[in-house]
Amino acid sequence: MMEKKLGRPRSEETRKAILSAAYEMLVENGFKSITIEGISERAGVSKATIYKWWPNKAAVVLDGFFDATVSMLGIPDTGSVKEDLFIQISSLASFLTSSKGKVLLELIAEGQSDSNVAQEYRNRYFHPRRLISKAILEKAEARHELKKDLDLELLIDLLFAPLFYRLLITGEPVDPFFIERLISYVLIGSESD
Amino acid sequence: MMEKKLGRPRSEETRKAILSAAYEMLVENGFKSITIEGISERAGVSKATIYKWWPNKAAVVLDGFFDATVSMLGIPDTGSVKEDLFIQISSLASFLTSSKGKVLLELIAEGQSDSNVAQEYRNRYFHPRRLISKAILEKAEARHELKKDLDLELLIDLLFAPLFYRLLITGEPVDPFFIERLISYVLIGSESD
DNA sequence: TTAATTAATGAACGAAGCGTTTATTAATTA
DNA sequence: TAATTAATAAACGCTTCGTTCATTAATTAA
Repeated sequence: MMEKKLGRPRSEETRKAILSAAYEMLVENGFKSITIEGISERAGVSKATIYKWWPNKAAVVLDGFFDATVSMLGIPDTGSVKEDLFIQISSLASFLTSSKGKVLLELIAEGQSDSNVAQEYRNRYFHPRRLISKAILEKAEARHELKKDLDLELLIDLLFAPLFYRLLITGEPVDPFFIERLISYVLIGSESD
Repeated sequence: MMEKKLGRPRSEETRKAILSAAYEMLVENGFKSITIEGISERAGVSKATIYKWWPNKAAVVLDGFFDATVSMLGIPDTGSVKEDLFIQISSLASFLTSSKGKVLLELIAEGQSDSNVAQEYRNRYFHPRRLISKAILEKAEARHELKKDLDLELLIDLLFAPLFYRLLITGEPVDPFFIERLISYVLIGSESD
């Protein structure tokens, strides 16, 4: 089956040029600075072409972002919950504090007034990562490093929320020292005796 | 010696009309929907007047918001940390989930690309409230309900961050049941023996 | 009273960006 | 070669931006 479609095929080159341009502009000057006309200029592509394939600015930018940030997402497994969590949280923190990660914070901001954007970053970014955290904690439970019947969802919120709270709201630093204290404090009540 | 200023005095009525219009539009349709021209129409005021007194949209809107949300900020003191915290956190949560509170989330969003906005809500909203939380915890320490030498700043982050994490990012509910579990989990490691 | 000073107004401006449309050319399959 | 779809450049009307200008209003100082 897989019949070839009729007519001139969509140019993959053009698609990539648009997404790259969007992403580069995003990293360089932030979400707010982006315009469709700017993307079209930088990509060397007609504005009409962009509007043909994406409904609005947010949609292009999201695709540009996720296209550029395909990461491996391995599950750390050192044998120690604290170490595993430290690895996962630290790598998230250094991403979020990098210029590329700043973009994610801007997308979260955008999500406050655009529910499509919010749904996208939940599905494409947060959900997969949350599953990893859960896997880490479940393994720790299995080897009796943690108590049974913990509320893992709450635990995960407690581990990650403070990062975003600091980055989005208070502006306090998110450094390895903070992460270390965070993890050990959160796990105090959950470690087995 | 408080000399009267020369020339026609600024109209207090006009100022109020502008701030009310901005705030009402903010609650009704959100930050994104606001335009200076819209405010000027609704307030029955010239656009030039607004630009004379405020540098941009964000500045007007922030003033409108904080002008409208002057609240008392009493320090709860029931004799129980958990209850005190429950009172403070619950009232924050019901504010944040109300249509008026939604505005604060939008301002936080705006703060991601406008550091003036971020500074304003830190100083005018978060900082005062954080002092209350600290007072609650210090009182509890004083009456030996909590351990000595706790990292109160971390504790406060752990108590409040999950609310914002859910509201800004995951979209999970923030109800009394969640708050109850949150508080008791966070305090497990901190209660005195 | 009148002069000086500052506020507020309404109207207009050029610049941008929005999202759409139109006519034309390009690339592909039938 | 005909049918079909993609991409382009150019233009459109619309909205908002932030600013400017000339005029009128309200106040204090001389």
